[in-house]
Amino acid sequence: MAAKGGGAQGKRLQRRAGSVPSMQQAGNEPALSIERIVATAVELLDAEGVDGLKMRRLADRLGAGAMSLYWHVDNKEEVFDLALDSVLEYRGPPQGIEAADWRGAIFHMLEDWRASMLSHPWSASLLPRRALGPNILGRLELLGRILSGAGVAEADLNGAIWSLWNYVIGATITRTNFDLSDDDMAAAQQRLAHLSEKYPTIERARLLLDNDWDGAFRKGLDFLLDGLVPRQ
Amino acid sequence: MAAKGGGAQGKRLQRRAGSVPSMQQAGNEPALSIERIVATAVELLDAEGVDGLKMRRLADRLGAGAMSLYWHVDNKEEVFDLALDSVLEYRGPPQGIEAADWRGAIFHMLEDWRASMLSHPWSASLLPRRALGPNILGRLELLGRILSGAGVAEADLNGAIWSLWNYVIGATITRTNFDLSDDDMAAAQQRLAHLSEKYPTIERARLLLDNDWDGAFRKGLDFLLDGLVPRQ
DNA sequence: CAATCGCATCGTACATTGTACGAGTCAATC
DNA sequence: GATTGACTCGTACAATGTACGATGCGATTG
Repeated sequence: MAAKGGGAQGKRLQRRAGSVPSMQQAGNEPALSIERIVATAVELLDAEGVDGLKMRRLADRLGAGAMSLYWHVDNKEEVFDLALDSVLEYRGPPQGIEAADWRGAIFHMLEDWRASMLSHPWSASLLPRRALGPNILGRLELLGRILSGAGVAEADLNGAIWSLWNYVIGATITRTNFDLSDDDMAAAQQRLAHLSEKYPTIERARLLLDNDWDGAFRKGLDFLLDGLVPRQ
Repeated sequence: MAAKGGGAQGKRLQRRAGSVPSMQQAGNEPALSIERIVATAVELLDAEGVDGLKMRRLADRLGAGAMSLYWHVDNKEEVFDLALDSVLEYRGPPQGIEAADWRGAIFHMLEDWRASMLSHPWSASLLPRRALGPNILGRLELLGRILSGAGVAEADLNGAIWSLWNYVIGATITRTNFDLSDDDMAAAQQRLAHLSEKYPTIERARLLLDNDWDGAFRKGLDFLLDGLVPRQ
């Protein structure tokens, strides 16, 4: 259900090299293209959230008719897939990091990953139902390469990759889930207070309110790495 | 957006103590109730997945009219919330575990959690957008209590709770995401093979295919716990 | 130049689905 | 018997994804 066919759909072959890239509306909108569609979808998702993405609205923003999108895209699902993956592109570590610093490299990539998703909160809620796009795969590949280079045995590699991935995914989803609505959160903690007898510990710890998410993320990541790739 | 009002909606007060619990259709369906609605919703979700839950279909299964549900429930969202939380009830550790064995207690609870979600795969994809129900809160409370008892400092408690929660959530979501469709997975790895030059590491590791999910889960959890609550 | 073709756009129409509204039923209470 | 309140449900509507077919336009071919 999650994975797409991925084969050739018969239409939408890459634009032939020689063809003219002109073709504009009488107005002045640039021509439709998957890139433009995806970019606009991301904008819309940022602005209106997952439920705000409607094909008609997306088309409006593009200055196109609703059905025009379907020449470039099979269905709405694919728009989600593409938007998600597009937001997860990784541009690599900054120059400051030396090649030998595998721990720094992993940290940077995973924190960047988390940051990317946090700045597009809808991405977290999409993740569970989406397939692996090239950017996600690229990150996994990079992760595997670094870990492998850091001395993780071949047999432990998959487990290590998934553990890290899991941790990042979970942390991000939780965070977006609880960050989106400060007032809602307060309301929830309010309800908790009302049930103090049932949840004294998390009530006392103000679990839903006081949280150094970033610090907790880094700390847990540290512990995981220590386990997966013992410091020499 | 995620949290519900939770106040009194004016209708749906708990059934008065003295009232008669009869009220059956001319047929023989037992009367509607939130419990029955939620239970049936879970059945439907198990059978048809997230997209398979339609109010009409749910009503059909209950032998009721579609609109009858709306007396017990505000909207479809609430059905999701209730179904999710209902699936996450925790019945506590088996008798075998002694009170002193905090590590065993945590392991049991978290593995049970993961198992519950895996046996209702839709729950993982719902989690990101749902509020905290009593059962989820109960688990968080228990987690906090155990960790606290195990010697985690008050200041580190929230971080520890969230790290564990994150890990479980992430592991579960990933797992359901990749488990649902063996053939899809094979297809994905196939596509990968085609792109061997781009993803040699994960291709070689057969990241998408060969995986001891359960083992990897336990291992990562071990490492996390070692960090969060050092073995004495 | 005319005919043809493939890419690309879009208007119309329809099926599906959540749910607002208000009428209807039945038992308990006054 | 009248009233009330808990509960059920049929009808209707708005929103939305998308199937289908018409249309335009540039390039190619005759």
